[in-house]
Amino acid sequence: MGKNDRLIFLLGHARHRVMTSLDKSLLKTAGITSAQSGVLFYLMKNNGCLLRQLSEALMLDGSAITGMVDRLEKKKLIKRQSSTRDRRAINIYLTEAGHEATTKALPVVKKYNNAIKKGYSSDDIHLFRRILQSIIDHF
Amino acid sequence: MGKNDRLIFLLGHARHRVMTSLDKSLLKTAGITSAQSGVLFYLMKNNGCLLRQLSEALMLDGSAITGMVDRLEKKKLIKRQSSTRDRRAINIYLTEAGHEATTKALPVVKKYNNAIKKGYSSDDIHLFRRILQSIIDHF
DNA sequence: TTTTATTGCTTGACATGCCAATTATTAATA
DNA sequence: TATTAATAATTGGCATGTCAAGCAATAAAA
Repeated sequence: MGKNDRLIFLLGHARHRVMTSLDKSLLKTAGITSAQSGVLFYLMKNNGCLLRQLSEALMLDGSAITGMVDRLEKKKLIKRQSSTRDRRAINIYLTEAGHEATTKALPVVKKYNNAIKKGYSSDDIHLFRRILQSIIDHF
Repeated sequence: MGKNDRLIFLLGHARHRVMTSLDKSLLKTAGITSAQSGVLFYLMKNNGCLLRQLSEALMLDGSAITGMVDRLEKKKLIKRQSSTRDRRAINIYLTEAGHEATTKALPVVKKYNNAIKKGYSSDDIHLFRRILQSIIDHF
C-alpha cells in the first residue's frame, strides 16, 4: 500500500472529515445529523412518499430507512401515515418542525458544498464529480 | 439541493458503494472487513505500535480503535501486549494468521484502487487525489 | 515532593449502515 | 379460486463511528 495506492483510503477519509464536521454544524443549527438532512431534503420535494422510495432515492437498505424514520419521528420532524391504497405501505410527511429544520439545514449544507469547490475551476470540479459518479456506477 | 449542489452526497455514496463492495470481497477472500484491513496494513509496516499510534494513523477516535482491536483480537489476527516502559500503553502485534489475512487482502484492495482509476488519465487521477486531500486538510 | 495535569485505554449510550428472518398484504399463477 | 410470489416494513444481530465519563499511570508544576 504505497502512497499511490490509497485512493480508497483518501476517499473514505475525505468523506469522514466532511461528514463529522457537517454533523456538528447541523446539530447546532438545525438539531439534525447530515444523514437525517438527506431524508428531510428528499421529503421537501417528495412529501408523502413511501419508505420504499426514500430507500431508493438515498440508496439505502430498507431497515436503515426504518431506523432513520424512527429517529426523525421521535424528534417530531416527520410523521408516518399508513397508506390507504396499500395497507403494507407507509407514507412519510414533514411536520411543521420538520420544515423549519430543513430550512435551517439547507444553507449549512450549501456552505459545505461550496467550501469543497473553493480553489478549483468548474472544469476541475466537473471532473471530480464525474469520477465520483463513475465510482457509483461501477460498483 | 439542485443536482449541482450535491458534492457531499456524491462523495458519501461513492465511498459507500466502493466500501460495501470491497467489504464483501474482502470477507470472502480474507475474512476481514475493509476497516479491519486498514489496521492490518498499518501493522504490516508498524508492527508492535501503540493503540494511540493506530488512532492517529487511521484518524479515528481512540474508542473506535479499542473496538477494532477487540474484534481483530477475537479473530486471532492480532495480539495485545501491555508495554513495559509505560504501563498504561498497549502494543499491538500481528499474529501469523494476521500476516496471512493481510497477504490475501492486499491484492484485492489493489484491484479496487485500480478499478477506480480505469478510464482516466494520470493527470485526472492526480487532480482527483488533490481535491480529496484538500478536503481532508480543510475540514 | 506533593499536588495537579495529562495521557492511554476502556466503557457505555447513541447514530448509521449491513444482512437475514419475520409479518402482513398484494399480485401472479396453476 | 386456491396456492404461490413478490413486496413493504420491521426486527434483531453485528460492524463501525461519535462523544462523554472513568481508571490508571506518567509527567509537570507548585
